[in-house]
Amino acid sequence: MLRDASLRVTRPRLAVLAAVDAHPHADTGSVISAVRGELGAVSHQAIYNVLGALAEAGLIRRIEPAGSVARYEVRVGDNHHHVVCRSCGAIADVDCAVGDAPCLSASHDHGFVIDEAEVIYWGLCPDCSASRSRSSL
Amino acid sequence: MLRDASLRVTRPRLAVLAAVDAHPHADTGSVISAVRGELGAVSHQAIYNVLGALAEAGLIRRIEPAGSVARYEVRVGDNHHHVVCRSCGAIADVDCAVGDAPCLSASHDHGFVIDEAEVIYWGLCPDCSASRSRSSL
DNA sequence: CATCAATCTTGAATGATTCCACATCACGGC
DNA sequence: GCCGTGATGTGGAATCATTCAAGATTGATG
Repeated sequence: MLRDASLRVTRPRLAVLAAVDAHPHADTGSVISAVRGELGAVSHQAIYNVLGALAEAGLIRRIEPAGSVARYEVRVGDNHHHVVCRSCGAIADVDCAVGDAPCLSASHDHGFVIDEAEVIYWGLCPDCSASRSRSSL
Repeated sequence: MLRDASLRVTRPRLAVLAAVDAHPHADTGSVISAVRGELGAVSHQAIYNVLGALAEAGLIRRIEPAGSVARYEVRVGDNHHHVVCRSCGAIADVDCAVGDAPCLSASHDHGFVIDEAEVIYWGLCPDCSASRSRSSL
């Protein structure tokens, strides 16, 4: 995969790919921890470089829900979206509700050349939802 | 408006409302400048407090496109979305493509209780789009 | 095996946002 | 109209994700 993207195959890169694959929606800090757990000392700068390079190469996808730090996932190219919990920040994948590229046709695009529609659903995850209704009894 | 939200009417709050109304999608820094231009010295903390309070009261809406700082707008309650320019960061409003709450029905919600669907269209604004095609000639 | 550019390391810098403790002001009651 | 009190604003330091910069390593090629 790395070679196909004309990226050198280095230990940090392999470890980052493995970490993101193993922990979907992991933030940068989690990736750093995971990579260090596997390789030992690795500079955070290296992780940032790798995440940036992989994201630019399209091998991973970067998501940044409001109020959260950057998160990464290996599931790319299928235009899926995310549900984010307002309370605990948990994230889950959501397939497109209306076919492959749902809202990709904006009603009035102001002359913009649109190439992607990103959808984030906001709400409460099962756990937080349960504790809310429990505490409101 | 402020009183209806049980918020005290202070000069900073009025100035912030006016600033956000006058500059749609303005970031915090712009709001601070605008408010100071009108009132003189105002602490940045006050602006943050006000923006947070107004957003929580639902008088303004906060948007945070990936790679951008927080931005605010007074247009609330109509579930509209945004187009963001990948090149210059320009933002424009976009009405819902498919009725009032388009993608609000996720195909599989993982048990989440969803209350809002936020859509961000990514692309190039007219200006950046023009300069891109020009430079690629 | 040698070479060179791509990549990693180290450590400092940036910048938006938040925390804290104290001063001040808006608003309901007298 | 004046007061008291709690909500707000002030000033300044602190946090923390992310980025910059310069020099040391290392992967890929011939």
